[in-house]
Amino acid sequence: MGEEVKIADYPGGGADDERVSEWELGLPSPADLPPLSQALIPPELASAFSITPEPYRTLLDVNRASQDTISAIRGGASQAFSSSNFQLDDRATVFEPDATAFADEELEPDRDGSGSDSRKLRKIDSAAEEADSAAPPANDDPSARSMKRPRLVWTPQLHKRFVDVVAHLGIKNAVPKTIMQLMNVEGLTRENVASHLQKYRLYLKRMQGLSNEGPSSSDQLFASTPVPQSLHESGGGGGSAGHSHGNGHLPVPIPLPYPGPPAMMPMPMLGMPPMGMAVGNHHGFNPLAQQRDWSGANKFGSVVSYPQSHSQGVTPSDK
DNA sequence: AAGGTAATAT
DNA sequence: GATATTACCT
Repeated sequence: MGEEVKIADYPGGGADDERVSEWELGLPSPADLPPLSQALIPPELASAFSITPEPYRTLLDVNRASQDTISAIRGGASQAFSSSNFQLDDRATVFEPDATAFADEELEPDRDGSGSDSRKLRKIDSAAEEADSAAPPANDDPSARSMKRPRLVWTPQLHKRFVDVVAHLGIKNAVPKTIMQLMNVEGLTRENVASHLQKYRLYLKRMQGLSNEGPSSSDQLFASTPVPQSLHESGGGGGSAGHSHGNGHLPVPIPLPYPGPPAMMPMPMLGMPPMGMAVGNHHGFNPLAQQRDWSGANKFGSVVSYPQSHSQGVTPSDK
């Protein structure tokens, strides 16, 4: 029963080495900030406008949001995307949730003390996150409700993130829910992760059997991700605590830091001619916008045309 | 409710 | 046929 959510230190939280003092110049001091648990809108006002009070943000939420913000700041560069997917069947529209980072991203908490001298462009990520705890009683957005969500496409980036999280969690704690939370990919459901996890496990099993053979010709996705060797076991969340690995892996919680040293990883996709699937989805950093729609109109060229009104003001004001 | 696995759908 | 979703059971 000792399930306890621990918060690992993240840049700006516990360790000051990553702190950039310049950024804090114009910012209000912590004392000036209202408590997180304090509602910004008075109850009366909220009820008057039928605004459903958002559940309290936990420290974990803040943590995740911070990470996103940081990652967003570090690379404010955007990228050009070409979307070319259109599978307007009955219920299948390819799309992609947002995964942070684009090219390189290696979770290596412990590394040689080499100064990070080069920076790579990173993608922008959003910060707002849903923190639903209780089921919506009777008041829910009638617009984006009960719609079949499009088929999730596990891009290499997404998968990478998945693998990283799983690796850092340890095979024991790598359960769908936790993975989902740590991945911090908006729109990603537990089911999505569970499904992928299922496949991933099968893949690992298959690989162990043939420890001498390279990745099968199939499994393009899995093959692209070097299976971390940290997939063994690691107690922690369950009960016993306190094993320090001399390794560079974090014991229990996963901060998913963004590394400085760019690790160029070769991505041999030989024998794969122009694959016309350039996926990439991003929306500008807009903390105010409530995203939760991603159901009807996509940000892609392909849109699931619904005869109904596509309300919900999620402005995909991409730029 | 959440995890795991098998079946089913695309 | 691969890959993701859904159903089912635990």
